[in-house]
Amino acid sequence: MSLPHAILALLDFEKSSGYDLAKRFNSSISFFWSTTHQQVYRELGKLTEKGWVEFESVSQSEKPDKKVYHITEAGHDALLDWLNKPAPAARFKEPMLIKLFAGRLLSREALHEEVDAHENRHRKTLGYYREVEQRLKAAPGEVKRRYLLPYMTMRLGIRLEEAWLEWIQEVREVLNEQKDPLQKD
Amino acid sequence: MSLPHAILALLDFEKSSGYDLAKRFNSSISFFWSTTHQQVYRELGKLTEKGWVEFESVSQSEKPDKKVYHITEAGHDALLDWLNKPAPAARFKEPMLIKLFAGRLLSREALHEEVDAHENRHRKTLGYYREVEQRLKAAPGEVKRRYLLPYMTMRLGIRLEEAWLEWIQEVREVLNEQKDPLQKD
DNA sequence: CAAGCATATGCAACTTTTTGCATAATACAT
DNA sequence: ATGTATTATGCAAAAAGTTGCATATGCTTG
Repeated sequence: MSLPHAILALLDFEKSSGYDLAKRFNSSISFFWSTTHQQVYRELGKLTEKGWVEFESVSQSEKPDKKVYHITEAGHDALLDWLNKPAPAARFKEPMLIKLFAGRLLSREALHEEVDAHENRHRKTLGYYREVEQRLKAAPGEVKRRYLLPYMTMRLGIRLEEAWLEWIQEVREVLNEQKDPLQKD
Repeated sequence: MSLPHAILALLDFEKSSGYDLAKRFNSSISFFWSTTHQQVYRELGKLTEKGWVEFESVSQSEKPDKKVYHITEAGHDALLDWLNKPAPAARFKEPMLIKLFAGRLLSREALHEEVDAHENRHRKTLGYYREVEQRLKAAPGEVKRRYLLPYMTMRLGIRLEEAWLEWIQEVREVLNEQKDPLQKD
């Protein structure tokens, strides 16, 4: 189970509210951990009970009040314990590929639609990552040093998105019968 | 929920036993859908109740008996319905990247160990995909035509694994301070 | 002949994730 | 005024996934 540790890792980096955590999980971090705000709030409750995080209520004049969570020493220790064990293997689930796998049951148009929708999704994500990357590159050296490893995780996100987009081109060529990768040429 | 449809998609392609399905889900297909044999058996029970699949018991002389499942017409229709809706977005979870994200809390040795373990994992997977690819390329034209789209899903697997391995090299250079990708050069 | 491995199936308990709903403050547009 | 969007929090039920256990056949290896 990694969600609580993902939260601890984010909080260890920078304290934040449940709402902000949920946003962080659905921005540059989303490709390696995605979740919902409901889950974040529930998990923050459990972590508070365990004494791994604490919060202070902060009233804001222009927005509803919020609870800003920070990691405790016990939480930091728990995170270290977890970090010192080998990471469990990821399990992938990609519904779109089920569709392509069974794609011979669909019309070429339907397949193209699905491929197009996916291309948009991945282009958008890649564009966002590249924006974040540019912002980081323009940041002061201190920030860059601090964010080097988090940045490296996003580098993987960028590479994977690029691989997806290249693959989508290949699929399109195959669907258009311009290419048959299983034949000699 | 996509597991039942993943099973239907596999069965629509080729009838098989629960055991074989579980194996298929953990071989070349694993990168787009992974699951456990327990889940497969449970799901096959549900699909049988719904009348989407049926099975015949087959006794084997050298192995325990097995139930060979095949998709029914109703199952085929249900699969088509599902295929005609846009595929839900995948949600990624990669525990290893949490470790790297919080990597400044770990020793360089610990990080290298984790990276090495991951490299082995991905190299092995890539090697396996390439083997399957070679076998497919050597198959009769009929088989190649039939397996073109399933093969394309594996092509993504190959591309993603390659992207991982390239990224791992980059991480290694960063850990060794041979490279700082956020600096101008 | 015992131990381990591959084949083959499955239940039960538990944990995790998702989905639907609910509330409330403020801002901004129609 | 009314609707919509953003910020901010959360409960509850249902669905999905994981883990531990259990059983049985038959083959191979020591």
